[in-house]
Amino acid sequence: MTVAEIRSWQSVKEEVQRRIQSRQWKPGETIPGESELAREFGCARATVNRALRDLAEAGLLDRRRKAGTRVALHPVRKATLDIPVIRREIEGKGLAYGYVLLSRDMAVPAADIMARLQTRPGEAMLHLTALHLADGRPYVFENRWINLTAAPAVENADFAALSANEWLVTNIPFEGGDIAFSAMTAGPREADVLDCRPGDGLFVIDRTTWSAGKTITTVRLAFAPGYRMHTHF
Amino acid sequence: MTVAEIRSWQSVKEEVQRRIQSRQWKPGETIPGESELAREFGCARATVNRALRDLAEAGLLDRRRKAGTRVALHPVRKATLDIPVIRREIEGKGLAYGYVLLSRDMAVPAADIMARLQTRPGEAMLHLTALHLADGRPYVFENRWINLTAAPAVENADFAALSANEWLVTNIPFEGGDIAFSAMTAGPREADVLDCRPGDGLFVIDRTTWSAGKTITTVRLAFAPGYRMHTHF
DNA sequence: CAGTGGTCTAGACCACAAG
DNA sequence: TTGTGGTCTAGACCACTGG
Repeated sequence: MTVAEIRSWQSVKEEVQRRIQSRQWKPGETIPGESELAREFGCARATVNRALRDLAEAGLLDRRRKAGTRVALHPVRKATLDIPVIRREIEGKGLAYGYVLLSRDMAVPAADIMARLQTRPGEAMLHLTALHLADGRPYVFENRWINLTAAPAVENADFAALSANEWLVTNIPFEGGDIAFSAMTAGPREADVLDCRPGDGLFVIDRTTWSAGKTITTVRLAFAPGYRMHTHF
Repeated sequence: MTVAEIRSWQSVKEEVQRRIQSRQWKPGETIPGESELAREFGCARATVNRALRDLAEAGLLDRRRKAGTRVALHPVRKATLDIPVIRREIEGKGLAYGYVLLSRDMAVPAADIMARLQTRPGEAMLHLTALHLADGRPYVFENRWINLTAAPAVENADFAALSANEWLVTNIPFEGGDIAFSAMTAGPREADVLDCRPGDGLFVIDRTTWSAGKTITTVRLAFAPGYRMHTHF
């Protein structure tokens, strides 16, 4: 006897997943073509396509024209991370959000920052440091450089009340960016600001965003000890 | 005059993105319905649907039946991370992979580990520690617990040559898992194994995988200083 | 209850790459 | 060259949810 009714693309997806897990279709093996599966499941090829495309995006299948669809040999799992505005991340946890602007000045950034911002050597940029608080306790230390050439309106923004994070998101449209996750050792500065001890390991996010070919801002977020970024696959 | 030719779902996606970026459609605003856009672009509604669905997944749009499609107020950017097998990650960087099994024993895990593995109190689990090397230098320290109830075959596996990471991926089908990223401060043990100094900040990945309702394994990966996990959006 | 997105279909053509 | 996935269409019905 055959399986019950497989009509929706989600049920096709589940059935295919089941066959992969049960090793009915083994890693590296080519599975039947879309048309054949459509016939077997009694649905349209587009439905099968939608399901298989989904599994390919998840890393479970490798698909190539003419070559067909294979079960991934090394299932490179894809995990999607949500990168919300910090205020919303904190409020989403049910905590009270707080924000303090620590410094604001124009300065010529260090070489590595200049490289990330792709600016001319010696060009001064807007430099901000700030602290985000959750229930009054230090949550993350923000160290940001903003390219005024790409976002001139920033000069008139008042970052005392609204964080640059939020101001930029709502005022400067951006296309894309890079993110890197790493760790650093807290120095005196971070220890002081984040109310931890020098030498503590801190979780760090470096993010650079751009639009229309211009780099807008680059920021380093150093989180207080205990911070965890969580997701699943 | 109107835009050139918009036929593919990708060009629809680009055009919609353009209108969002140019603030022609502002954050929070409801954009025209699928049918109307299909008419405007001269394509089928399914094509528009594919484009808008893609943008909604990326976090740029909020879509709800009956309510319509709105430009996201707070664009929660989604970044997808690739989680490859460590050997492949290292080899992918063009470095020589090395692996050393440091310890293997049966033990009763600490309370937090037991909670993650969802096992009975006092039940012994397989405990492994290992070091992965890149070009002969310490790359990541692996501290793993395996639930023998969920994967009895593990007992006969020889982890001296093949890492548990790889053995499990190829031998135990798993459905999903949780991942958490954080930082820790290197203690004497980590400093010794990773050839760094105690007090160094280390990037940490905690991962727990399960299948068929059973938790299979939980692992903590502590990376040597300097490690960065990179992605983009 | 009515409008919008979500999905499915049957068929067609296209684009890429393996043999 | 030719088979396989990638995409588009026109139309239909469904499902959720706002008013």
